[in-house]
Amino acid sequence: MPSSTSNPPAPARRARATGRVTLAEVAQAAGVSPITVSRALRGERAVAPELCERVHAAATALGYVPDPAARALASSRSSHVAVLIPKLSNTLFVELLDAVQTSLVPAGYQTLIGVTHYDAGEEEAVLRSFLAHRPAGLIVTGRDRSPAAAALIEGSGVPCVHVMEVGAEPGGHSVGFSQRDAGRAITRHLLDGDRRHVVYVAAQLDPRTLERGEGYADAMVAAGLQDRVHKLLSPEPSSMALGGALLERVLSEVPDTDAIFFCNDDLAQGALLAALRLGVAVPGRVAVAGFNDLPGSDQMVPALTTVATPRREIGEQAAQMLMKLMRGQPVEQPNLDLGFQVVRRASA
Amino acid sequence: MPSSTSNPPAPARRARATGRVTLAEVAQAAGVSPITVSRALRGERAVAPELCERVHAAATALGYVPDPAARALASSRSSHVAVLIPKLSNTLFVELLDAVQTSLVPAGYQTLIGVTHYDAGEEEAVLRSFLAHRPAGLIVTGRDRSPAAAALIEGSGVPCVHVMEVGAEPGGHSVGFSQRDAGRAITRHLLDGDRRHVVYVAAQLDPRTLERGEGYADAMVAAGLQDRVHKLLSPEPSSMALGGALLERVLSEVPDTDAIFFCNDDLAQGALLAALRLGVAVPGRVAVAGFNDLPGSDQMVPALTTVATPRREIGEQAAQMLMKLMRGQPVEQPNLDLGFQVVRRASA
DNA sequence: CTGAAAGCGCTTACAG
DNA sequence: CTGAAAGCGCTTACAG
Repeated sequence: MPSSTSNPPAPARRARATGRVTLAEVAQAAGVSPITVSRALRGERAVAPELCERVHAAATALGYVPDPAARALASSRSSHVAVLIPKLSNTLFVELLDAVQTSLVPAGYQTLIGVTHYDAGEEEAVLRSFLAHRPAGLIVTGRDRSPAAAALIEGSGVPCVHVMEVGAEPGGHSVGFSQRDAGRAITRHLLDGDRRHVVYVAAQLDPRTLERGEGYADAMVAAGLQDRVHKLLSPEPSSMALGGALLERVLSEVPDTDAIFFCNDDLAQGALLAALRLGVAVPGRVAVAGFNDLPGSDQMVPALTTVATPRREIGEQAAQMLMKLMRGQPVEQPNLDLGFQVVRRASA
Repeated sequence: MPSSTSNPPAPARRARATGRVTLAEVAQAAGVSPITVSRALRGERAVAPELCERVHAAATALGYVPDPAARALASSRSSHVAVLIPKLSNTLFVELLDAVQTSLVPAGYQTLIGVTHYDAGEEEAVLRSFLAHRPAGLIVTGRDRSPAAAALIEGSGVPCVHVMEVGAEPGGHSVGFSQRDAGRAITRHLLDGDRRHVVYVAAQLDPRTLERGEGYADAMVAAGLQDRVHKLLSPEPSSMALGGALLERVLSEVPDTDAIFFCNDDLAQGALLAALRLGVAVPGRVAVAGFNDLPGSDQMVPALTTVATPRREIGEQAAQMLMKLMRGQPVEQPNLDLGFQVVRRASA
């Protein structure tokens, strides 16, 4: 029974100590006040170098670890950064997440993952629950969301960076690349290879997929092929098996097709394997191009021509930008375009 | 200068309100004390049905959302569950994570992801930082870790479930399957197909990979082929490209090889594609088997024979078990073996 | 079954 | 540059 004063028969106090070393103990050991410890450890405001040293020494000696919950409660801001992605089954988003995490964790932030399943309602629910945790920052996929979700973000006042697309939304922050330009570029590559009957095949019709389709149409029109614009859009989730099925469908429904631009590499990989099974020569009979340059695309037979997208760099840069926002530092380039790269391999 | 008594001309109070609806406001609205609200909302201890209803009505009307930070501070237990996995680049772990998350989020828990990169030091560091967040629970991959890491878990008193392997460690909790039995089963399948020169090829030599190798050796010995036990172990990270390279190496170094058991489907998929490029007939010249049944294995040419592992069920069951532990409920089966399935396809 | 008091471990807002 | 006081929003531990 610890006593708060030094009177001998101290009354029994309600003990609720958690056993962890507290700021107060560090302060006592260093011979300063708790606030000074708080400031010295956070490196905030000027603290006399000498005191600063003493505090750090005491903290290290005692093995002090700040309590995130206490911090969050007192400052009304946690060390969490919530990251919203559509799906964990798409390698693209996992790599993005990995990059964000790798950048944020060493800086003392914890990543909270929210999976929205491409669903506006789920996104709202996830956002609502995350916002209750008073995150220090937010990273969300894309610019397109329900008004309610947008209002939640806006109203929370939590710094937010949008990833995967670029767009100069006033006051907004984003890191990505132009999906439309990328769709145009890979289509142009197919046209440059003297293909004329190019079909765009897409699944999981999110806004980015549709933008790539716009780019495809741009390129077709620019080549005078406006009459040949042909999009096969499937709302199903993307998969290799679906890619194979869609290849078959295109070849039977539009037999004169001589090139296909798949909106994602998993579809394209599936198409390549189906072509192998069916004896369809690629690129002889039909050229195939994908998007994203996912793992395995370089191993396909033939190797898949695709667009390499910088999701790791996007994750890193978004994390850097967000850290500046969270610290109240200025961001010189609020809409960062990281570009893309057409990767010419054997399939197209 | 705030007054602690009720003297009329109240001095301006230091405002630090965060704008959120608090428990106290709900209590006032419902005409009960804050503790009653707390109890009614958590469903803990008996609260008169009538009061309970009034509280819920008031909470809903005001749009009350409990503050996780305040909760964590007061109860010294957060709503976080930390999940430690080796790598995000392995689909296996992402699916595990997805399943855990899907089970835990609806119950009000937040998942914190820790990536250890198969490194004991990183695991310790991640554990240390997570434990500071006072997680309600822990899910870790495998049973094998540094004594320091094990001590951190043990000493924290945080409920912990080990996944992917099974083993009756006294007092421990686990959900998984026998990696060794699975390795034995797929090898036996190859032997049943009249293969005799079966080689085990592995990369990213974690404990589970090595156990599969033990199972392989078991089966070889049981078939009287102890002289033919041949393992090619590469410490490199697993990838499709590596699988192709290892296939070439095996065929040139051990030309009489008639079957290969790859420790993971990504290696096996890469090997299958390399075989296609090299003109090596599968299964004619060499049979190929993988492990895990990852996405795409069923699409390969030929389709990959492999072992389907129940990582989603493992994730779900681990989450269920952990929730029981976190609530102090009894767990009837502390070491859950979910088994595996040999999937016979065309490659072996 | 209900509540008044204290406290979790920090930081904010003032003051000097 | 440093600190005493108050408070963030909950829950624990007692008491009735």
